[in-house]
Order: sequence, then C-alpha cells, then structure tokens
Amino acid sequence: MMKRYDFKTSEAKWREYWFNDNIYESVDFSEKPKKYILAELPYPSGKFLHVGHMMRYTVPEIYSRFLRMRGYNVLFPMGWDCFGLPPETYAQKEGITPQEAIEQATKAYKISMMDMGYAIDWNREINTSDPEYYKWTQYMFLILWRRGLAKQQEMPVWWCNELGVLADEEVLPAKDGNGRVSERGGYPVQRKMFKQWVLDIPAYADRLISDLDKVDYEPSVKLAQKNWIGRKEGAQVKFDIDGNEVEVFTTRPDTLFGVTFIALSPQHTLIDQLLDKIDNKQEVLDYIQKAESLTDLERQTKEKTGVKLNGIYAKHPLDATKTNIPVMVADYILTDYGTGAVMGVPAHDERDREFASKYGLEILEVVEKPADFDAKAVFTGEGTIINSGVYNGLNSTDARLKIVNDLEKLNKGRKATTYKVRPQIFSRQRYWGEPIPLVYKQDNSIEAVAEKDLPVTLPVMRDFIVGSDGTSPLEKNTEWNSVNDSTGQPAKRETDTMPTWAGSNWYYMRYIDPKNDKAPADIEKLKYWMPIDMYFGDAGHTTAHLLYSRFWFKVLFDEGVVPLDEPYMYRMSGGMLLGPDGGKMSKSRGNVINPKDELEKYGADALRTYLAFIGPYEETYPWNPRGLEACSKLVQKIYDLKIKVSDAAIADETSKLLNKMIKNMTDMMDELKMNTSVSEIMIFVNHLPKLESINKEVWEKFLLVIAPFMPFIAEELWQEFHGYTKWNKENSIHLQSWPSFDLSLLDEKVSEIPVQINGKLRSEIPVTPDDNEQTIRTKVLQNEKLIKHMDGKEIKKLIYIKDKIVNVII
RNA sequence: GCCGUGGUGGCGGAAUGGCAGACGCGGAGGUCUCAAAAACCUCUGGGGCGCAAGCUCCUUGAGAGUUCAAGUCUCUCCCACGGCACCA
Repeated sequence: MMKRYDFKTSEAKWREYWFNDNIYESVDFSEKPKKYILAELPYPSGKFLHVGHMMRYTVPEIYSRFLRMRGYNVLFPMGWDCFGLPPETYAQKEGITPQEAIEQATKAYKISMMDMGYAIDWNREINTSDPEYYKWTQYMFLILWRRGLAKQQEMPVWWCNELGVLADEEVLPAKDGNGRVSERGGYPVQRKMFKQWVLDIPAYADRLISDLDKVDYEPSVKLAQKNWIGRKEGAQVKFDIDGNEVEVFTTRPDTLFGVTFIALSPQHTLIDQLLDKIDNKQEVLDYIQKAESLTDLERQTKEKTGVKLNGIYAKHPLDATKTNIPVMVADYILTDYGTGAVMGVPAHDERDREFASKYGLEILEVVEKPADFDAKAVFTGEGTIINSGVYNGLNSTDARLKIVNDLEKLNKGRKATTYKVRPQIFSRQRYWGEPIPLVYKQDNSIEAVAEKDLPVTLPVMRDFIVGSDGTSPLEKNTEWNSVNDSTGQPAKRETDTMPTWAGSNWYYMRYIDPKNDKAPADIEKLKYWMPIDMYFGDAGHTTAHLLYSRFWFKVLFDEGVVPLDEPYMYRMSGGMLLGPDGGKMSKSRGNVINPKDELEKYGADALRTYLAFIGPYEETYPWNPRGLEACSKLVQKIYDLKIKVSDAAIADETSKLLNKMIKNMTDMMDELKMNTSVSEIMIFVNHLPKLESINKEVWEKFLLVIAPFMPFIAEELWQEFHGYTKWNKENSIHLQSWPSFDLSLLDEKVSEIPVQINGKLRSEIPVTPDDNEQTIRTKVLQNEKLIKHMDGKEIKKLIYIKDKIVNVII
C-alpha cells in the first residue's frame, strides 16, 4: 500500500525554511531584468483571509513564480490597507481600538498567506495605517493642496446619521426601493450639502484620457476609464435671467433657437436671489425642500417634477425677440454636473420633452426630422436647421460652429468641455483615517503642517464613534486638535480624516522602498522597478481606483517625486468566486467557504492548484468541492510516482509528451492561462503511471514545472530526489530555472488529414510532406468513402491546407 | 435606460478562421473485496439505423451574412451577469 503524502508536516517544514531565509527576496538594482507584479492589497477585516482573496492572489502569485524561474528579478509584494470603516466597526463590536483590531487582523492575514505558500518578500510588507507610512500620504496631500488640487467645496454628500458622510461607493439603493442605505450596516442615507475636501480630478481628465495611449490595458479597461471620465464637448451659453448671468452647458448648441425654458437645479445659487421677486416663494421653497429630502424617491419614480419661478424670465442670447423664456426649478437637473442649469429644448431632448409636456411648455422644432420619422417621438438626431433665423438651412455641424462663434463675439458663450468625473470628496468625519495635515489659524485661514512635523499622528482614542452632529470624533479631542500655528498663535487642527482610498492610491510605490524616511520612495529605486508590469485586482476597482491612483501618480510626476507618469502598464481584473450553490457567498445564504478548513483538509498545494484550475482569471464561477478533491488526488498521485524514478532510458513517447507539456505550459503561463496549464500537468501525470520507470531527467523537469503550482510537494520531492540532507537556500527548487524544451521533438509528422466535401467532414486520407494539390486530388479520388459521397460528381475545386485539412467542392 | 462582459454536454470549462467538446467533475459498467470505501480499467454531447465493428443525421442562445471552411469575423435580436443610473 502506498504511503500517504503527509502534507501537513511537509508544508510546515518548507514554509519555515523559505521565510526564515527569505528566499523570495526582490533585489534592488539587480542585474537581472525586473518584473513588478502587483495584486491589490487586502483590507484586513476578519480573522482569516477570505477565499475570494485567495482566488484573487493565487494566479498572479503562480505567475510571479514562473517569472522568477524564467530569470527575472521579481517583485510580488503584499501589504495591508488598514484605514476605513470595516476595522472601525469590528473594533467597536469587540470593544477594542481599531489599532488593536488591525494588529490582530494583519497578523492573521500574514499567517494565512504564508500557509498558502505565497512567494512574498516580507521585508517589504507595508501597512497604510502605520504612521511611518501615512506620513507620506500626508506629504502627498500637501502637494495636492499646494497645487490647488485639494480644495474645500460645498458638496452634496450622502449623509448617514450613524456613519456620517459616505462616499458614493458606500451607498446602495435600499432593497425595498425606497431611498438609499449605507453599504455597511444598511442604515438610511440622504443627500445633504456639506463643506468637504475634494480632489480636483477633472483638472487632469484630458491627460487621464490621452495617456491611455501609453499603457497596454485590455481594451475594455481603457474604455471603462474613458466612460468614467465621460468627456463631452459642447458649449457654455450665457442667458440673462432677470439681470443675472446664468451659464448652461449644452452638447447641442445647434438647437439653441429651440429653447423654450431654462431649468435650474434646486441647489442653484441664483434661486436665493430671485425668491423675493416672485409671488410663489413659498411654493418654490417647499419644492426645494421636498426635492432635497426626497431625491432618492424621485429618482426611483423617474417622474420629472418642477416649479415655475413666477414672473422671472430669461432672454435669448441670439434672438432679441425672445425675452420671455420661462425659468423653472427642476430636480432632474443635477447640481454637480455641468453648470447646474440647462436650456430646455423639448423638441430635441427626451427629458426636456417629458418635462415640457407635463408643465405645458412650448415645443419648438429647430432641426428638420426625416420624412419617415414617428411624429410622436422626440427627434434627437442631427439635420437641417429650421426656425432659427439666419442659421436656417445649415446642417447641425455648421450651425453649431457658427452659433458658438457668434456667441463668442457677443461674449455670451464659448466652446466648452465638461466631464462626468467630478471632484472627488476626500474628507471623512470619522476617526479611523489619516489626519489631514492642515491647521486653521485664528483668522480662519489655512496653513500646512511643516514637513518636519509630519506625520500628524492619529491619537489613540477609546471613544471613536461618530457623533450624530456629523463632526469628526477628533473634534472632541481638544488636547490633540489644539496647536500653535507657524507664528506661535493658538490654532486648531483640521479634524476631518482622509478616506480609505488615500493610502491605497500610492501603496505600490512604498513596496519599492518601504523603510525610506527621506521620501515616499527613492527615485533611483523607482526608476528601477516602475512601472508595474501587471496589476491584478477586483473588477469593481477597474474604474474608480484605477483612475484616482493614476491621477495621484501624475500629480507626483508633475511635482518631480516620481520618474514617470503612468504607474501601471497592464491591468487585469478578476472575476468572482460564488458559493457551491452558484449564489454570491454570504453568511445569510450559508454558502461561505472557509479557506482555513479547506487548507486543513487538503493542504495548500491542492487548494492553490484548484484555484488555478477552476477557470480563467477574469471569469466568475461557483466553488466546487469535488474539484478541490480532484486536485488533492493529483498531489497524492504525484507523490506516489517517486518510487518509479530510476536511471532507465527515456521512452520516445514520454520524451515527446514531456517536451510538449513544457512548451505548452511556457506559452500558456505567459498568457496567464493557469487553468489550461494545470490540464497539461494532469495529462502528463496520467501518462506517467503507465511507465515501468521514470527517467531521472524527466522527473527533474517535471518537478520544476509543477513548482509554481504546488510549491510544497515540489520542494519535498526535489530535495529528496537530490538527496539533500540539510536545508540550503541555494538548493531550493524555487530558485532554479524553468526547464527548456526541444522543439525538434515536437515536429510531429502529420500522417493523416481530414477531408471535407462541401465543408462537411467525410473522411481522412494519408499524407506525406511531399504531397501537393495534384497528389492530394489523386488520393481523394482513391478513397472509397469520398467517392461514395461525391456521388459521381466532378471536383469543381480542391482546397489543400498543408498539415491541416482538405476541402473538396463538388 | 446607458456602458461593459459573457452565452459551448448534466456541471466547471478547452479550441492561432481548418476534425467542437482538451482537462476536470458528475454518471454508467467492470476489476479488487465477505461487503463497503479507496484505488484501478472501459464507456460517456444528442437523435436514428445495426447483434456488432460501424454507418448516418443534428449540435456552440436565436436568426441572417461574409468565407472553400464560422464556436471564432459582420449585422439584428434574445437572455444572464457586472458597473452607472434623470450626465444636458
């Protein structure tokens, strides 16, 4: 009876040797070519790494091992994204501080990564909540602030009584369809205006689009970046409303003569000034209040509502006869997109039409519809301009140019571009984040904390819960927030903290130089390691995180802190791992897989192999316990083979299969196809038991190719095979070279190829390398089956693709 | 509604425009066993014909197109998933 492979003992042993000797060290300025493989760092919240994390990390990790064996100096680092809500809520529940929660969680996460055998140089571990780390986050914030890219602005924000201000990403539609709730906790959330720190990402929008040419992301990822930025060309047009100048943005200046109303968002600043001039002030005030408190509801119902400002009219900028354009307040106008005001052209815009129909506003067509156009539908296309005075007869493109040109001459408008991406809110009224390193002087002006005084350390506080007044918990800590300004006068610290994504905007730089106390990272080291060759992460981060961190990096480039202006050369986003029932893993469904149990039962090699085998990295698939079992059996089968290893000669077939496997795996792993690579291993393992004995050279090469997938058993068998009695770092299989293959062995002589008749597969014929179309034709005419199918007809045409196929057309 | 991604056996999935279904799971039958588990061997997309080796038709969400040849390229439609949601 075969001995069972004792993975527990083996894994514990090698893990200890590997990490004590740091065999996966990434060497700065090594002679070898570098590869920087990055996987998004986890935020440690629970007690053990989630199985979803493992699926996210295993494929990139196997790839990094492959590259190391191919002679690269590889950086595959890991760290912890520690700030943010999850540790705070966890700490609150456990009655500890977030600092303590983080310490527990990072320890546990690190152990589980070591248990998985991840090839990480732990000397480069980082923690975004470590003051030595966030010192540099604060330093970077000050760069943004000095450059005017971090500024304070009244912003409509999601407000939650329990959690304070939330980011868009932290807010979800409520399950019952009424309003919105917080992502964590499910508390009710509403819109409120608040003064917030924001990052001016739109200022870099054009570069963020054009520099996509410098990188090699998947086309869909590039497209997602472009769509998220949402650049739109058009014009800003000034309307005179009761003596005030109001700008609107439009992508269709050619429809300017079709304006029959102006609509302002409920938060538009002009409304205040007009209130006393109208006779329906109370109605308007009521409407605005309702719009603010019921925004969510209105959005759900999709019915557009509004209210007229009685007696207030706008003047048309190009048509002096139109001085009586009604002005409406409407909640379908967004406060923070464009200018917060639109020109209503109900003839050529669906939303304007819906609104105008409801409130009895005029509909004036200014673009000619095609003759066959449905009379009731809204024509939003382009065409010949009508009802537009001197512009009549022009096509839309020409009219657009001419109208904008004329507006510019009169100083009543200009060509303009607007973006969907908005200034991103960068402050949180919460405890567990990086303090914003600014100080309010007595005159309320703002001063930066001197660089030598960084980091501004977050004080340890037991009572870190957000007050329901919406102020940061740091507001209560007067001992901490009372300081002196640079002139020695009493001043007060900014008590808002930064959002979770502050630290994760630049973490990849710190791995390069994790202990530097003079700079975020040494510029020469950055030159060596950057850019990141491949970036792996969550599909949900393909838009926001990727964009914000690219923005951040470009600002650092402009400041001279980093030597290039794009951080990631390639991005691949991973799919999701579902429960065995095919549903999303969740406690309430009871379908959560605990990786610790699986690791206990089957070992790391089996789990790693399964996570690689389960499917392509980008796809989503359910967990299948049988699949893991199969991989566990594979590990055992490999172990059982070792007794067959001998000096006996290599059979031709084995040699061919070995070379084929190595060749295929080399190609596949370069393309990150780890699932089919595992298939290749399986095919070869299915062949080996048929042999009387396994030649030593075959065994050696075989162990090398399984090493990235099953590092533990590969090391075990490698050490045993070589008869190493004492651990010596240099002898580790993981520091050896990937085996080469002999192409000449793969020149398979094709002896038979399929023949189609009229595209249908009918038979095979024998071929030789010397065959030409003529000899093939002869062979076809000799084949009984083919003769039968040709049914006496003549060959009209014969297509012969060498070594592939013959197609006979009759 | 918009944007994106995808749709291939009972299931996860393979297929530089050239023999669809590699590999794995599951299933069926068998060997071993008092029996079971494990392990091993054979078969396994569907229909029809045949005692049988085999023969034959159909098959990559639906429909059209390009091509000697389409899972793969083009168009239209349907469905699922992810993201954004009144974006002027």
